[in-house]
Amino acid sequence: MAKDPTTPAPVTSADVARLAGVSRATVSFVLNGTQTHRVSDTTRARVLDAARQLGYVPHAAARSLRAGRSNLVLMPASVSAVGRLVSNWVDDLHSELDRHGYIAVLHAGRFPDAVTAARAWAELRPAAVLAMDGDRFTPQAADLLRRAGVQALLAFAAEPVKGAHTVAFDHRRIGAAAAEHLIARGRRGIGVVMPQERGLDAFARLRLAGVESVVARHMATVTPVDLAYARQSVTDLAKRWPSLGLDAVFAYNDEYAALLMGALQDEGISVPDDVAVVGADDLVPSALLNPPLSTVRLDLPSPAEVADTLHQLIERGSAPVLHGMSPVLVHRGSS
Amino acid sequence: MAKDPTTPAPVTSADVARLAGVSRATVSFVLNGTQTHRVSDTTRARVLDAARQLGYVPHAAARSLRAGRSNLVLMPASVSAVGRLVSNWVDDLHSELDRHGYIAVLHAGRFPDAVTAARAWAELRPAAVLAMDGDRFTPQAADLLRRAGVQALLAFAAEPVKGAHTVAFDHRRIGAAAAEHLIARGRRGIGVVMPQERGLDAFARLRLAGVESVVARHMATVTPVDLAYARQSVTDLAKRWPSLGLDAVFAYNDEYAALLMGALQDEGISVPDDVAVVGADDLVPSALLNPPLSTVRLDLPSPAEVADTLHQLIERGSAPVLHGMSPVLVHRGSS
DNA sequence: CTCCTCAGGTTACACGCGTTAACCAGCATC
DNA sequence: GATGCTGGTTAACGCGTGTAACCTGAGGAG
Repeated sequence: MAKDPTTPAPVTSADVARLAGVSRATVSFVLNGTQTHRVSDTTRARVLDAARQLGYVPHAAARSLRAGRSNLVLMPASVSAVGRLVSNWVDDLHSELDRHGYIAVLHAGRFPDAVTAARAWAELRPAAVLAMDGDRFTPQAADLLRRAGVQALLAFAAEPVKGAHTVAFDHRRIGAAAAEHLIARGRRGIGVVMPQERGLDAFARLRLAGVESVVARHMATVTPVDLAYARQSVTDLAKRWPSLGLDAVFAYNDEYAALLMGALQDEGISVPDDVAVVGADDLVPSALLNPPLSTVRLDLPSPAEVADTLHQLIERGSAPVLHGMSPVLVHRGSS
Repeated sequence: MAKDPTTPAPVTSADVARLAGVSRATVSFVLNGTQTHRVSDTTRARVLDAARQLGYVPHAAARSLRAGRSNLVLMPASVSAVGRLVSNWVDDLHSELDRHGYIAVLHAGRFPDAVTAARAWAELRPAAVLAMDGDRFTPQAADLLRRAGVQALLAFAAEPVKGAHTVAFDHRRIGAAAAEHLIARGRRGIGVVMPQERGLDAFARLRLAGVESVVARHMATVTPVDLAYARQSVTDLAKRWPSLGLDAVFAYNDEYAALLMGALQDEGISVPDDVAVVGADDLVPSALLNPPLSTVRLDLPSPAEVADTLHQLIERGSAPVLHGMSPVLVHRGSS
């Protein structure tokens, strides 16, 4: 009946049962190692053999449908918004969650608003949703997810997020750390790079706010400058840089900082003499730039801790609060 | 009965039916806009209203269980192995697949071998699996996935992969392009950076092979040099660089190239006088380094094309072959 | 009045799995 | 010989959906 010869009927546990000459239940007992019912060694062997022979793999969806809970952990985040720093962290987190028996998955969909996003995530009925971008959980979005049976919502954010477990992580303190350093170094005209890439705007606004909160206490000015991560955009910015009258810039993160520093130098603008540059994330290549890049190092809570928290949140419904460490400025040649 | 007050019973279509005072089937007809069965405007309105009021979201797993096919597209790849170049591409691909009604998802699990990996992917019963790393599809792995009902296997690889649709993408040609350039520039002792990061080894070996195939036709030597993306590793390498006797290096990609170039310069080694450096991917900051980085630009097939191909593969079981364009060397100051 | 049509709606089943009550054979105990 | 127990197996149900098949009542044609 199959129209497509390349796609034979998928193998189910019933097929295994048939081949082994037992009932489907017995197959389930063997494959899941159920202790409450004992199975003779010979039939166990027959079942295992049949499963291997057919290449049987259980159907995760059917299983969680029956069990009433899934082992999926969803991380909404565009891949490019995940910087180098965080990408290793994310990989490690995936491994940790694996060890706990969860399947971590990253989804990069772009949605018009928080509720449609939440609806899309809810369709997958994950056990947990982990958002690095805390404000994706509006109250309605959180409510929607809860009603869809999502056990745990974990948000990285400065302020506690209603209806979600929050990991304290304040982007404003990053901007503040950079601003304090620049002011201490005698700079007064501080530019702040606002990246135009998708998914970064929320973070950028918070980091800018951090700079502003510090500058407000001193005789200094803040100038946001838009910058897209593209050659054209950065050379344009470098050309009109002298007209901005700035002697310092906090560049959002090390990647933007490296980009901007290169373009400024190509225009004959000296770093740090004409302008001090500070990045964030303390990426590996930053110390090797010329001049070495000053940066704000941030410490995320360890992947193991986060995985544990997520696990407890799913099982018990609550978990102790997690903190990242305070951002620390690493002073190098660029400032 | 619910022990956890924060987790009310998940909303199902039955709840919607109850509230609207109709049968579950009617709910399904309304929510899916089924044309074959008509339903009066008043009841339609009642159903939609009830659904909104309860915040109902369909259960994707149950739906695909019933339908016999899922709309999940799985991309196995560690986040950190996805370079900057590819990360934008991946994001765009996700958006394209969204437009086709698929849910694209990235999984960063690390597995001991291809078959266990395939088993883990198969549990999710995706409609398609897209591997940038072609050799993840061993014949047995491909067979396993097919038997689990995965409709489409798409692999980026140089040679056609058995049991999978292949997008021609030959990492060796990247290495070859770099080597040809370096040799044309008169270099004879060519180092090749082998990154130690997870998920990159397969690509690295192919790029190395590409270099070797070119060098074999000339009076030149190839020296693979291991390099982890870490400060310690790169400074160590830079210190012992003079002892290697190389006058050129192909650095796997622009990120490793930037890292290595910085470390070499810190050791007083001049680029390009003492050593020519070539990267790959033509990332945005590369042209702004000092000196500007020579690189191999690669053109991936457009995300839209790949999404179309995937769609046809799932629907029809076959699709026209896709080609990326040939890699092109961009000559700048570092070589 | 009877028969048919047709819009509007419902019932029942299947998808693949885990679980639980029930059944059965054999063997020891009273 | 009836009763209980133990190891081994099975039929049956439910998870949330989509849909084929069936039902009902009203209106029109004969």
